[in-house]
Amino acid sequence: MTVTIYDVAREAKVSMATVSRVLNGTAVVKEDTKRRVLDAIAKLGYRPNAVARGLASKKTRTIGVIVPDVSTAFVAEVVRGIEDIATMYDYQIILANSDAQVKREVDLIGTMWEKQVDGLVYMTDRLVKEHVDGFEQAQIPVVLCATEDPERRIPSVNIDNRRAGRDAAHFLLDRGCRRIAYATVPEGRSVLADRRGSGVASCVPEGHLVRIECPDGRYETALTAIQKALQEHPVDGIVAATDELGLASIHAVQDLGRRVPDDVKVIAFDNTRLATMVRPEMSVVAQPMYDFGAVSMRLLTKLLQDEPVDTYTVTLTHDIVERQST
Amino acid sequence: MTVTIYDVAREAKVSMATVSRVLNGTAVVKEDTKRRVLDAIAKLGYRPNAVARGLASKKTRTIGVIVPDVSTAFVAEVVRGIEDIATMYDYQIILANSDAQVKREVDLIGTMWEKQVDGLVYMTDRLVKEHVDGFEQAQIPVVLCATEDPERRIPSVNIDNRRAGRDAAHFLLDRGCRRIAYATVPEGRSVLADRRGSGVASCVPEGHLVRIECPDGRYETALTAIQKALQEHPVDGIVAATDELGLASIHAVQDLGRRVPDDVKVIAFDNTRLATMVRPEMSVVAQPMYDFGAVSMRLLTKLLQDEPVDTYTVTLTHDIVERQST
DNA sequence: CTGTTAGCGCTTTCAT
DNA sequence: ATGAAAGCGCTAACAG
Repeated sequence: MTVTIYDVAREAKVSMATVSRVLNGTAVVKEDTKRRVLDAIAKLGYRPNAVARGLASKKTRTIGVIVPDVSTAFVAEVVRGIEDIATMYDYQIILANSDAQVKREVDLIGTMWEKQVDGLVYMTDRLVKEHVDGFEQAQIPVVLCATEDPERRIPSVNIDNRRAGRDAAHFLLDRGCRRIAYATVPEGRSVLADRRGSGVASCVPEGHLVRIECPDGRYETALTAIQKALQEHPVDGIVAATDELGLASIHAVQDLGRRVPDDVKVIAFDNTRLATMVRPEMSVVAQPMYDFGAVSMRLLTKLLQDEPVDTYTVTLTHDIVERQST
Repeated sequence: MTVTIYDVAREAKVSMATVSRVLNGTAVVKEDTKRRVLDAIAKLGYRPNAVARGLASKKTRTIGVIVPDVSTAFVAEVVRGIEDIATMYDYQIILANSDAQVKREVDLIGTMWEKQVDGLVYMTDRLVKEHVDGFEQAQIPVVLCATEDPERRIPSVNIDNRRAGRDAAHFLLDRGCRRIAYATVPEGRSVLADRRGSGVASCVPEGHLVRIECPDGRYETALTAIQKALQEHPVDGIVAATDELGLASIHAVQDLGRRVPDDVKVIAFDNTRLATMVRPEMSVVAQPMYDFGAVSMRLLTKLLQDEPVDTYTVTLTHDIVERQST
């Protein structure tokens, strides 16, 4: 029924050990016998059973990928980056969504442990002790992706979010904006969004900054939250924590009868495809989403095969792309 | 080092078989011994090794998910649906991107086979013989997701695309449009897009339909393709095969100095978040993206546990959401 | 209700 | 350069 390594061995008139050797290139095999083995494999349509291999070798060539939600443009792009590099190094990925719920995340770490993944690429809004404990207990190499570890114990790939926040604010300030709003999710929800906020705050004069909290970061709810805030606190520049909030900002401004970028300039974070598909096209602090994934995965492969690593905390560069909203 | 079922057995003073029983609920165990086993498990921090389990039981509780590209809004949403239901039934998913390249797809089927996945949720633009051969050779239960099998040999979940195309065209016709364009990808690239096109064509009078082929389905390239086509063939209604093409259509119309929906009405397929985040908000033939994934996965679980299935070819309903672009 | 014993299909010494 | 044999950690008969 299922073809095993024994069947191949018999067909090629060698021992299974030899078949294993040609399969893994784990030792030199005489050219002639190698041919026979390869022929037998082809003839029988043999496929090595990765599960058996994983049990015997204690390596599954599988990486766990835990993210808040793949259906999000940002995350989806990151996952693509992860998967591409994983493929390149002959790893497969097990993908799981956590909705950024600690309970679920801890469960998932346990599941990945049971699945014997070789490593983990981990993405969350807020790294807490439970996560770190989970990683340690499971003894799995982890790379945090677009996720900061305040104590820098765990390898991670990020941009400099505080600096990016400053850059965004300066960008607006340089173009004459005086009163700036930062549209974001509620404090404490996302470490990164908060850090960007601190960057923005650090260069806007006291009293000239208004923080607009959008309940869940979604366009629809953000739209009304921003409109309301704008009526109470008129501003001439908005930094938005995500593209979706940026778009909500633009529309909120327009709905109030004011113009973008003439009356109010808007710059958003991320640079998902959304930013270029709307009118006015949105100026952004572009994040290297694909690279977050790709670099994280690459770092993980290094960790897994003990390659030398120069930084365990890599910082990718962000850059500002000016378009029509500023 | 690693805690095994033997360690638990010793700690609880029972045999490993008993531990296995309480773990899997595969036989009745005396309440008292069960307690001891559970205590031992907790004390040792034992986690069953899913790989060993998979080898012994020939079931991995892992599902392979092959998609063209997760970074796409449509696919990302589908994958979310798949993963949610998989979680619900205690399956994990191995995700892989094929970029709709047959060669890569066939490779992936092989990889999934080696990984011993229990089943496959498969998404592609165009199902060909190589795929079907791959499924058969690997002997893996497959559900096609938002992917049609012309010969209906393989279980699948779809909407009625031809009908949806008709509905879209009628929607425009009913609102007074006379000359209709169908903005889509090149013929043969996507079976679904073609089928929708045939639906549109079936209700627009001969000579009143213009087909606009957008080289790769991306907004940027589509924008110029549509502008060009519109200059040569003025229309008063456009059906777009995806949200992205719909948005390109709207902008192309506007760039030509005409107005949406007054001069030209636009209705697009899909209803990703994009549709509601732009101005004018886009009218759409809404596709149940999440459900494509969820229902596919649910169907697969039925196949895997031999539950009765009433249809192997399930057709989900689409519906038209009228917004500002028509 | 519980224990014993074969495997599952492979990797990996250890010999030869 | 190749073979023999011992596991990897678990499930699943089969006994009792």
